[in-house]
Amino acid sequence: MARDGTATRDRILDSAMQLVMDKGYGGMTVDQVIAGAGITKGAFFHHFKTKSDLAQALLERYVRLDDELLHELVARAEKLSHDPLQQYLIFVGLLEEALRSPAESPPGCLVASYVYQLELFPPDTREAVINSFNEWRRVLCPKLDAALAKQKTKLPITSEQLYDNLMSLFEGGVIMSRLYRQGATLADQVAQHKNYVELLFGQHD
Amino acid sequence: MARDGTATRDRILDSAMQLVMDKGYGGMTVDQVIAGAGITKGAFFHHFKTKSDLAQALLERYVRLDDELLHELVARAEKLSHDPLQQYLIFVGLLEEALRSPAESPPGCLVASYVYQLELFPPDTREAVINSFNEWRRVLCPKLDAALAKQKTKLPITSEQLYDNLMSLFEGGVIMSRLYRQGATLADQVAQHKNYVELLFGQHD
DNA sequence: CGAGACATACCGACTGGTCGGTATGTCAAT
DNA sequence: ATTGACATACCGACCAGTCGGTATGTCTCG
Repeated sequence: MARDGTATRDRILDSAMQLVMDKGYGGMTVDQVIAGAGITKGAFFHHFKTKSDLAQALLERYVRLDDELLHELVARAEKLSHDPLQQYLIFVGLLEEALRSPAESPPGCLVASYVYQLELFPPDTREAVINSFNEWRRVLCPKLDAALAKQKTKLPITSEQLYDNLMSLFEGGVIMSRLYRQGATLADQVAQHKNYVELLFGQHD
Repeated sequence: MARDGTATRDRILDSAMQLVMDKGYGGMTVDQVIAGAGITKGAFFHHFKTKSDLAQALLERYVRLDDELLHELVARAEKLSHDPLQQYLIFVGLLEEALRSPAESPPGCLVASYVYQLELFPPDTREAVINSFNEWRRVLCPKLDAALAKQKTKLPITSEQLYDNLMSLFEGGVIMSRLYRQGATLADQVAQHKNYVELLFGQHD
């Protein structure tokens, strides 16, 4: 191997990430990407065969970091309690904490952005996005199922609906946070999901 | 006036609406719009000065229909009860009902789509989007404030946070519904917001 | 050790096609 | 006859992607 190109590749991905968040994939040009990364067209097409190849790489990196965060928070929650409901509530609390910290990346979910432009991508992109959601589902629903089996809730509910509730609040919270430019809104909504689950399980009577 | 062009104008808007939902504004070309509307370039630029003029008209129409739905549902809810909390809960129930009906348009919120491409639009587009959200806030928060003044909730909460909860669940629910292609997810999440408010106000003890 | 063969990283001018937008004309209804 | 509602032909800018070439590193073998 010759010179190490990973730094350049990362800078391309960073530049593209910001542009996709601000303009969408269809509204972003590769000239803008290379300008943001401070490189040239030759370098870009050395690292990515096509623009849509970049889109796929961007999604892969995003999903990978997302999964890492998920598993890290779950592992921490599992160490803090053995009860599945408490593990779930602690996990949501840790997620809220992570979103509240100012160091966290500016609000914006690549997956949500792609969902509103799915026709620009090949069909397997949709599947990759679904798989990304399903990973969270695979990890979290068993906790909720265990809690539901152990205790009756105040209202009839399924683990899938509660999972969808968390995901909806997250994605919707991102939109609100982006629009109003205050990240606290997102963290507040994740906190309210915790409230909701606690109330359902009668933790505040 | 010569021939009536409003039908053509509406067909352009309809075609553009579908394209924006599938590809985003930046990923949509006016050639695609005119192909979908079955007209020519001359007709398009007769009705809209520029592509971004179309974007603005699209947003205006969307917000207008959105506001009409809001006020219709609120008026119906106000006729069904005099208690502010009940009015709010009935309103959310009517909204759920409207979203559950199959006649309702396929899931997709133009406002959310714009939020993920704000840099493609002039700054006043963001303000128009914010105003759209604030109209719902202006109508719904007083109901919640009246309810909060009358009765203590099980957990501390503000009307703004509850309003954000409804909006987040709506926008996030749209994303989930779009991705999984089942509209029930969206209606389910609106229903869960109702659950949450009811639990907060101790309606299930 | 050193030279040269080779692979990867990167550059920037160039290309074919598509983009948003315009110029000009025709037709229908008043 | 005039005006608004379209259609057709066309333009320059910009788009994604290509290509010939250079710079810089590693590996091999004498």
